[in-house]
Amino acid sequence: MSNFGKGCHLHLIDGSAFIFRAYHALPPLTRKSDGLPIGAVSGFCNMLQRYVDGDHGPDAPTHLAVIFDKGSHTFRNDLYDLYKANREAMPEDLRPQIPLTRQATEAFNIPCKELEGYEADDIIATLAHQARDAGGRVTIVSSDKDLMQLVGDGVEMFDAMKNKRIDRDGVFEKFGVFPDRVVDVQALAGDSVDNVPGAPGIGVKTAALLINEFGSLEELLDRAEEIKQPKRRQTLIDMRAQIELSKRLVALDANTPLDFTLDDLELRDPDPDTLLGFLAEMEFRTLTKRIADKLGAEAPVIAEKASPEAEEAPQPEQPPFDASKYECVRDAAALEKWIAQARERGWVAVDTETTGLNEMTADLVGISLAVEPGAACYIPLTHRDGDAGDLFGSDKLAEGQMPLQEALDLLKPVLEDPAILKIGQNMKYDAKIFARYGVAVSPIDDTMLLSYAMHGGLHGHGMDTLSERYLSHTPIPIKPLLGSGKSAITFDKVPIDEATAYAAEDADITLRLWQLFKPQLHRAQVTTVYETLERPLVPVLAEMEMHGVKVDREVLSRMSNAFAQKMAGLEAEIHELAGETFNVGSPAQVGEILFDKMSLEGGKKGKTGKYSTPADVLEDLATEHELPARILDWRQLSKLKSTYTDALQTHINPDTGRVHTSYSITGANTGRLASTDPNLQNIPVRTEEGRRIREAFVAEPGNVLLSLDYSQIELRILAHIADIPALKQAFADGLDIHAMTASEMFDVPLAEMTPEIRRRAKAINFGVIYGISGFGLARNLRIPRAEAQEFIDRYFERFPGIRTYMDDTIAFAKEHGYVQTLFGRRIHTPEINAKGPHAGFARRAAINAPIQGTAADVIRRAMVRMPDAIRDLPAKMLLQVHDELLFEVAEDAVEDTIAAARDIMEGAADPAVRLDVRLVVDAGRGANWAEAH
DNA sequence: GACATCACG
DNA sequence: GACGTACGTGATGTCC
Repeated sequence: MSNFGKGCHLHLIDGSAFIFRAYHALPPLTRKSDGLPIGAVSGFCNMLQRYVDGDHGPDAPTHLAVIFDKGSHTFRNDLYDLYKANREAMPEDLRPQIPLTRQATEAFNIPCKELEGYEADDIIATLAHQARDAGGRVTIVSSDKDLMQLVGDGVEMFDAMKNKRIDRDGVFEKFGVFPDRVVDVQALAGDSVDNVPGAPGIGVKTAALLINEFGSLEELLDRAEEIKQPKRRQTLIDMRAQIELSKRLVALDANTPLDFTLDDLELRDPDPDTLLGFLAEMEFRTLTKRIADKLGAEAPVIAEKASPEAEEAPQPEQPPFDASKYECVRDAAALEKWIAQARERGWVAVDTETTGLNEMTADLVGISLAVEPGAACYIPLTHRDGDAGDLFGSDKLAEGQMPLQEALDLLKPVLEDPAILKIGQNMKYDAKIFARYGVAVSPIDDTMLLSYAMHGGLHGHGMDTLSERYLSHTPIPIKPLLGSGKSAITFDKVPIDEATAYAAEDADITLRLWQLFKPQLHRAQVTTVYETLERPLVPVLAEMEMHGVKVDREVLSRMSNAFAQKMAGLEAEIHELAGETFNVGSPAQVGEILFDKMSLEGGKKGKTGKYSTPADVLEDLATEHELPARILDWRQLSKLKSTYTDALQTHINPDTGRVHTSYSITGANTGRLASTDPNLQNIPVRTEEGRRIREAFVAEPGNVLLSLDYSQIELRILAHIADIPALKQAFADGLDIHAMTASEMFDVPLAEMTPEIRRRAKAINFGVIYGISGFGLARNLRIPRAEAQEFIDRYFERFPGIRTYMDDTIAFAKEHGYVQTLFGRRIHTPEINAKGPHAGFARRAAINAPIQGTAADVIRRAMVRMPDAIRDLPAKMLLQVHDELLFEVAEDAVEDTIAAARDIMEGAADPAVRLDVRLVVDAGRGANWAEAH
């Protein structure tokens, strides 16, 4: 027998709406004692408290509940697998706060309701119907338009943001129809936020017009032939199924199976101890006091200082590593159990095993998963029987493996599920492998990137390093499994039991590292860096790398031959001049010829006791002697041939005809990317002969290469960071910055500037960025040290902000052990307090890192935003070379692409950082990279 | 595998 | 007063 009836007023709070509003309305607060993010929880509690204690007049609640979503998979996903598929992953600092909002609700003694497989909206619909049918009234606290279909007959909504009630007329204002036809309008108009398709080209306005004309969606679809506009008529006829599906998606289910009744939701007072205990635990000082006053209870004491125990976040007991506990998954039933575990938790560590290190050519051999420390498995897929001596048997799949496709079909929904976080170590690798098998892994977390964000500059971020350092565990080495040299085998030949121990352990380690690192991200104050500069770069780089750049083998091959001929001629000449034959490629032999045999000056021996013969030494000798000049010529050609025209050809992928570099996100301490296999960030450009190698980098027919590069980005950033008015003004006026510096330093009017004076100023400008020293500048400019020092002194005199910046930066590094970029990236400087020459290196690196690092952050931000900006253009981003982005674009879209990409690049710092100096991007285009640059 | 050298920003 | 010194990378060839 229910007590709920006439005179009762049920208030239903949409919990998710409260959480998101609280999250976005407040800065990212953290709990003082341990850095736990609690901003959203704080806002949520405040909103809840204000709502409960607020004056609702005649609409005061007699019954109250907060309704939450549960799980990501609902019956709507079964209807339409793309439902809510484009929803962005939950911000990482919000995720841990979700369970806390449930706890908060319970602490307030408010019923907290959720139901697996249903959205909060369905529960709200069910309760609203029940309450209305019982003769009571209902207030739904939300402004979500999806709930508007419920309004009417005593059911109203309340927009807590605008403090406004929404009734039937309010719904009509929004939709142009009354609540009973809202789903019809939504079915037609669709919803981009939830990915409800609707009818293309029809929005809310048109939809309302049609529904009002025909009376209902069903009527409209049945009589679609009568519509006058031909395009609209055709859409409705063609898209009927999609529209009907959309209606099923937007219609709320008012018959959810609830295990409680309206009576359970009766308003009740909170228990002071429970509520105050929770608030104190969250360390909400103001709110705790306010509520304690209201309840007439004493506010519990909240420690002011972070407790030392809390600083050293106690790690829960970890099971030891035990390879025998890892499961080898050999059939679908076993795999499904692991998948269920991943779904239950909302996360899973993933690692792939393949036949090689090149993601473009390596084949998938197996997959390992981990869900908890110690709970890991390996799924062998394409291991081969490696029976020695049996040439035919070696290609046969080993027994006891599930079919590759079956495993992928089972895993794909998990790997692509926006509600399940996929954790990996260097996920770009695994994501690229999976991409080749049609699986788009998302969302991801990456322990390598977590470490980079938190420990950049302290140590490497490979799994072995991290495992040893943070888990005190040495991973099973791969070497004994694969062997080395000629007898090395690929992973598919490794026996499955050995592979299981190795592979599952990798996933286990990754999961443990993630559980250790993830909560520390906030305490290290690098969450934003990780979330905006590291993690989102993974899919962007993966796409660039997979797309590759077209390289014309013919061009390289011709150049190789030409170089070989020239080198042969030079070599003969060199031997002639030396009076003997020797290996020109051996610096040791060159040194002996020059400094012993010919007794030339300037022979310095390195630590190996051999002469050093770098280019600058040979250049000095070359003014007087023929031999060193020819050796330099030979070396240049040798470099170009071996590193570029020869090696580059071997990197052309036979399937794509393109070269696919790999970018290392964590390779450089400053935040720069590094390019390997091959390195496409050091293709020659400074000499004419070298630059011609860029002619081999070409666009597909009908396309051009487009290069956009930041002009003087590091000097602009220096002007901003060190706050140099003269430099800022020069950039604002669009002056030649080196000429301006020269004019300022040497008192030469711009009109009388000579190339030599400008060259010196340029060297000083760069020297400043590198942590200038008199010695270094002297060597660079080939001038006496005293003179170089004079220049530097004058520079500091004219631009005193530079000195201050350098001193402040070093002081900061000494105090904190790191320096940071304008975007908050931290670069640790462990050697800064060292004694001896180490300290000098560390000081200069510390001065350089914020400048180089900020520039690196800027282009990272541009790259992360670029795919969206050029989405609708026939353009692809191919390469990044520190301050340059290279695109391949259809000829007729060049101007549009320049406009869009330049916009992103020049505005890349905004809105996180307001630079005093604007960023300028130059553009070039051509049939090849030489022309475009 | 260390070292020297040199390609780039 | 001496010590050493421009910042950040990766690939190649020699030599042990």
